[in-house]
Amino acid sequence: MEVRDLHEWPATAEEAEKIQDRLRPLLDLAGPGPAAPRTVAGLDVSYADGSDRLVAAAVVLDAATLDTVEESVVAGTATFPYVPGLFAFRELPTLIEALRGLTVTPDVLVCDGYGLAHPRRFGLACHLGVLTDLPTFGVAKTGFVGTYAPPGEDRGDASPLTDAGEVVGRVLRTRDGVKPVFVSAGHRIDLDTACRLTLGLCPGYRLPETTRRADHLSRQALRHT
DNA sequence: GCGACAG
DNA sequence: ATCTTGTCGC
Repeated sequence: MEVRDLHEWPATAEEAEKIQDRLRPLLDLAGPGPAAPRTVAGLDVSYADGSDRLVAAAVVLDAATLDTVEESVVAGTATFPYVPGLFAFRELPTLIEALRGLTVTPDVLVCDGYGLAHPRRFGLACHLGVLTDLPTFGVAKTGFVGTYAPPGEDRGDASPLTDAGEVVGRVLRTRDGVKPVFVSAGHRIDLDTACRLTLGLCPGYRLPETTRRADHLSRQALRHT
């Protein structure tokens, strides 16, 4: 599939922040986004111990059956350090190549991390949304920005994630009695649709099948490399 | 000033 | 992210 080149890769945190500020206006937050997408892609990256080696994976699933439609894996190098708030610059280069390796264009992209729930409202899911112009959202495993009240214990229970007075995401329980996930919109989708899709992708585990399969694929490829 | 801090 | 064994529970 196609992924645009909208900027050079930054060498410093200052440059990276400027890029985020420059791209943020390109976000489409109108929604509602695809209520019943045919395909959904999951993205994830695995890292090697001591080296800078990493592997990015993109897995496309049939949204209705959750069958795997296509997989793409690419080995790369970490060229940017992990900095909270600039996390996208570490994984994006290789993730983009993995997406370009797909012959099909997914209807939605599910990212491992945050979208709008970000200090400058431009997390990984937003960044990927602008570069692909596809609907995107993020599902994170741990907290980052914002405060929230613990959601109810049942699958589907949720509570708003608030930061600086605005709702930037939702803390969603995907399994009864299991630690909730953090869902936030990225591009061309609203929070309700993102949460609805997330639940559909979580029939048996806390994390979406998209994320789980991309994780397994990238991890396995890292060994074989 | 002191933590906290997506992966 | 990654380093790591057993163990409690459905």
